[in-house]
Amino acid sequence: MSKGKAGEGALPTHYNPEDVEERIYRTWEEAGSFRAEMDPDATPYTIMMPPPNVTSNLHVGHALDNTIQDVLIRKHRMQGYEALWQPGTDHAGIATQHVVSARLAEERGLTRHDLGREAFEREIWKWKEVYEASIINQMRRLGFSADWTRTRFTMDDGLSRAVRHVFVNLYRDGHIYRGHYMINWCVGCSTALSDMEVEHEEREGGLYYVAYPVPDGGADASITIATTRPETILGDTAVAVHPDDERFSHLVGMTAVVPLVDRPIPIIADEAVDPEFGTGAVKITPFHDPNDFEMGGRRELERVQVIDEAGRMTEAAGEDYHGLDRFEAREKVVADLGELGQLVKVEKHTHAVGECHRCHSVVEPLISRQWFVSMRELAQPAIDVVRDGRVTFVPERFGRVYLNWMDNIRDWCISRQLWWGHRIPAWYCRECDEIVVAEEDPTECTSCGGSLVQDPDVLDTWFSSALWPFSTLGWPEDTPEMDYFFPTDVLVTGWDIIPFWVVRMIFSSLEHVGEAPFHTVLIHGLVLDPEGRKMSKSLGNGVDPLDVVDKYGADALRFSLLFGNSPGNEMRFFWERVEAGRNFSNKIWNACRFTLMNLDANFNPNEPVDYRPEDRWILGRLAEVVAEVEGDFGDYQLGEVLRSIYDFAWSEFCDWYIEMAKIRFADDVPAESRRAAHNTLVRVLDGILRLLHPVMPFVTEEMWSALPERTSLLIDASWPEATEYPPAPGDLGIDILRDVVRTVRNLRAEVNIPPSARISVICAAPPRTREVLQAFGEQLAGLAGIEDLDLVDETLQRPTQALAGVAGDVQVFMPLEGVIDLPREIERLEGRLEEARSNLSRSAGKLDNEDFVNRAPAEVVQRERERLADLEKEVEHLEIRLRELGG
RNA sequence: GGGCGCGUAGCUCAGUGGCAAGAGCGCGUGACUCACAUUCACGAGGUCGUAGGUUCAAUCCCUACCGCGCCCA
Repeated sequence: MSKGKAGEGALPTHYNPEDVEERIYRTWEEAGSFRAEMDPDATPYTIMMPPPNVTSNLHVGHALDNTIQDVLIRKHRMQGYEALWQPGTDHAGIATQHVVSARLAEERGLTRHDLGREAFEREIWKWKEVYEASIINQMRRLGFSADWTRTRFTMDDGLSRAVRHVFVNLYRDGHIYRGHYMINWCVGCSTALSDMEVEHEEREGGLYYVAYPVPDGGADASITIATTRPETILGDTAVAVHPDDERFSHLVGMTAVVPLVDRPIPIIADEAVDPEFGTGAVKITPFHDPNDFEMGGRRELERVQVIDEAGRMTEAAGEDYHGLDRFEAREKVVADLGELGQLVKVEKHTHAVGECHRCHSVVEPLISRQWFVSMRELAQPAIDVVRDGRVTFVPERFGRVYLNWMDNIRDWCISRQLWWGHRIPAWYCRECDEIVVAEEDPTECTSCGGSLVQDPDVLDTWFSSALWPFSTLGWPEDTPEMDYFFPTDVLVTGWDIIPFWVVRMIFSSLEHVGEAPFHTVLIHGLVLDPEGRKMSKSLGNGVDPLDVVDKYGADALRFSLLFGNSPGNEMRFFWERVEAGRNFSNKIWNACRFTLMNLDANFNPNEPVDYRPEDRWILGRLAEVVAEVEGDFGDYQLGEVLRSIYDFAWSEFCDWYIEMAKIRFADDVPAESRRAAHNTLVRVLDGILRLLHPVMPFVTEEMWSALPERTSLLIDASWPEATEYPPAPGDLGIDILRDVVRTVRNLRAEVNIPPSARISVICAAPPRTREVLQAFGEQLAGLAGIEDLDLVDETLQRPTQALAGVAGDVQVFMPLEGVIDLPREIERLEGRLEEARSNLSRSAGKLDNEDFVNRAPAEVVQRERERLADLEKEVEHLEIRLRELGG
């Protein structure tokens, strides 16, 4: 616990996030700081939160995604923008139906069919309420400043109306069609999937060579094909070869007979056949293979379905196979072919197998009647908008990924055979063939007046997510929110859902609202486990963000997710980095604590003061840091933003400025100097807290309110600008001071002199430098532990019994009567000399190069000249010293 | 096969056409120095994957190669 002494006030020696986070979050909410109003005098800044699935709680990937958003929102809010962070959740059709079904089975031994559609939907709504609340609670614990009063859910009434409106418009304009096409069928989930929802996994399998008799070619004639899926032989309706393949040209046009089912099928020639694959002849199964489906369409081949939606063989597969599971059927077909003597050989073969990304069962390509969005016309504007820069990806390379994906886009299968989701607004007439597609539920067939039945299916979840940037703002109603906040500014998301979501938001927004939904897409990588693996439930390597918050605080977690991260790159989660964040919180806490402890009771931040050089130095540095941070924000380099603040706060402000300021709190120091130090401390801390607030909102808000004369909240404070601070005028001598201090500390460490031991130091320097050191005498003594400082002329006789070092044009001597190990000291100095000489020759070499002097920028050449001069001096001093020591 | 990336200190990663390349963690030495041992001081540690090219100057740009990863087909 606190070992603090009396008089330190109420602040404990360590920052304890538990004590402040909940209280501060409540303060923000009660102050309405997260609320986005529609102030006509302000400029809006809008971010749509990618709605997390109500399937389950958030993981650290969400924490990263939303931390980035919160940082952007808080920063812009402080800059005076009317910042809207629009939160909400997604119903996640398949995933949520899955988890609820699983729980139903586990807890009550029921299937969804036992419950029936309505009761099952009610179960999912219950689940949704629980998880939505839990997710929002998680986000609050992480400090996220979204406008919770505007929280939306993809199946809210308003958003559902948007879905219907869009569906009807697309249908009316011919972008939506219904028909029998090849789709990916998930046997496990019993639904169609879009291409995006299929993951391709390399698997070891067999390549089966099967001979099909060709009776027209003679009694023993046959054609041998190769296939990875022998069970689909039963559904073959052609054999195809490449038109130029002379090995088979004599057979083209003849009829082959499918083994086992004795179906006569044509042997055709088609450009699509790869003559290099297998024997060069392939079987064609239009019903169960996407490529064969296309060829079947071109050639008007018969389609025979041999595998049904449950993954079982159909009646058309023949009596011997009917009812078998597709994998059992494969084995039996192979065995039977072997018995028949039609199986020529089997080779080992690795090929990509499509798996359902939800349940990982092998996806069955088959023809099914589904609803599709025709992408050709919709894609073009979405391509243009990225090509011409109306939408920019950060980092840029993801723009190329996006375009590459768009160039290969295919029609989007949007119907799902699920119960959880937006019901397709299409009704079929029981009397005639009419399909009624309407926003309002129709009561009778618009054609014949017959009774209607609604399509039982629901829409792909992404169909509603695609509308998120405007459906959340009330569209298709003409709302003030749409006018004010749309289009939004930045979309923050992981690269893995560019095709699922980003693409679809962009084309949807262009088609329905007529504008891109945002101008910038900021892409981040995934958060991986420490070994670099994806976090997953099955590996059990996931990290619960609340665990991290409980142990180290929200600020530490947020720090850990941004520190050292750069846009688009993956990042591993390390507890060590969380600790670093916790330590940084504590550092900030203690810097404030130090300041508060030393502040005079009557301190007035507005009172003018007469700054000392170190005050001007740190304020000037702060101005530079503010400018750097602004630049890095402009490039969305949040890792760099944090690093700049971190380095400044820790390595400059705490390590140097505060240490220097301490000297001015001694009793004998003039009050004016102390006042200037107080003023500077408070001013710099104020700047650091404001800069750091977007990343570490809690500790900064807590300390801000403790600073003198704070009546408002940091969250509502103004963002720092470089012009607030006086730029450092020229050379203040701080560099010399720091150089000399470091040199002395170096020498002390050489001979293990503890910090508590005061020492004597002699500095030999030219007059101007001596003046500087004179002015910093107290600081120098304090920082280097010097009791007795002697500033002498360069030419003076120097003691032999002393350690020597060089700091710029200062020669530093540490007299150590009787302790000096002369040979060792000589060796040490020779080492330094060697290094200095090598740097010297490199620098001289550069300057000897006429091309360098003539062609490099004057500034660079000038810097090199100064450097050369420094090195020359250093070499000279070291040489003199070595001569003095007889080395 | 097409596309994108990565290879920088023991580990994980930043970074830049030009000052002597950085951080966190780890490691070594010393210190309970009155804000903080969740700390402080000092230090060791890198031919910035390999080979060429462009340039006055390359870790950074270009080409090839080697190794690794991802996406799409």
